[in-house]
Amino acid sequence: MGPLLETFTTELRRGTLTLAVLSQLRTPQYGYSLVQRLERAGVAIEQSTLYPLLRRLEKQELLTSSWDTTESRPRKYYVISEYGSEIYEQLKKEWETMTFELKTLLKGDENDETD
Amino acid sequence: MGPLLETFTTELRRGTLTLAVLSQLRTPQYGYSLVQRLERAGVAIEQSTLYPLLRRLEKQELLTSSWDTTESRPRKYYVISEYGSEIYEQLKKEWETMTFELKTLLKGDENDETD
DNA sequence: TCATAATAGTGTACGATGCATAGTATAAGA
DNA sequence: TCTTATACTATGCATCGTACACTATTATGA
Repeated sequence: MGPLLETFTTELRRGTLTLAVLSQLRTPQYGYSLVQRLERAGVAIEQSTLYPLLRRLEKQELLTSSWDTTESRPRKYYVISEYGSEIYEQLKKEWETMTFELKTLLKGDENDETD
Repeated sequence: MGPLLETFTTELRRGTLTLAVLSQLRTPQYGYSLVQRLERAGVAIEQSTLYPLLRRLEKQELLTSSWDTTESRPRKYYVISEYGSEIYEQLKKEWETMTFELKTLLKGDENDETD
């Protein structure tokens, strides 16, 4: 993939990562596990992207977190809040609308309509 | 729409605007007309977003432009280049892959799978 | 005629995010 | 013991979307 296409793709992914993360936090997850969970689902995310994202979402009160020190090593578990669920549902709708409109637009480029 | 949701939505739209614009430039269009054309298609875009985007895409050689001074007032027409078409097709594929994966992920959040 | 709106574009500055990079620290495996 | 995997924090950069300010012409209407 060329460097230009890579930049465009990065910009495309922007924002969708929030959606992806929120979708996985109905059950508590810690950062490192989320990376791999999403990876398995085909959504690659860097640690350097995910950790700040989680902290941001907590600050915005969409997530709550708690340290678990009983396991082999300390893990910070995140789970979606009630408020987070509301935002998530609305954002999900926005995304669905967007993809529908864009799909229509991209389909249109195959015909020769000059207005 | 709350200010938080608005921010998320803006970030979601990011990158897709490039795709939307490229899809419309098989025939020459000028900025102002593009805004309205996209608006009619359900994709709102600010002038302050579109004009810089067009200049950026031209600088990256995905578009070429030419001034038309014969009409009622000067208009800068943009059209997609060969290179731009290639990038567009690839980006379109990326987008389709992404939306498919995300759709799967978002569907999954309705079940209770704990890994 | 004069004010206003619509048209068409440029330029600057700011906020948000994704990522590269670097660093800390523990556990597990060869 | 050395390396790798795990788990997280912190800093800084590049990109993009938008607000805002600005210029300038054409069209409309009181």
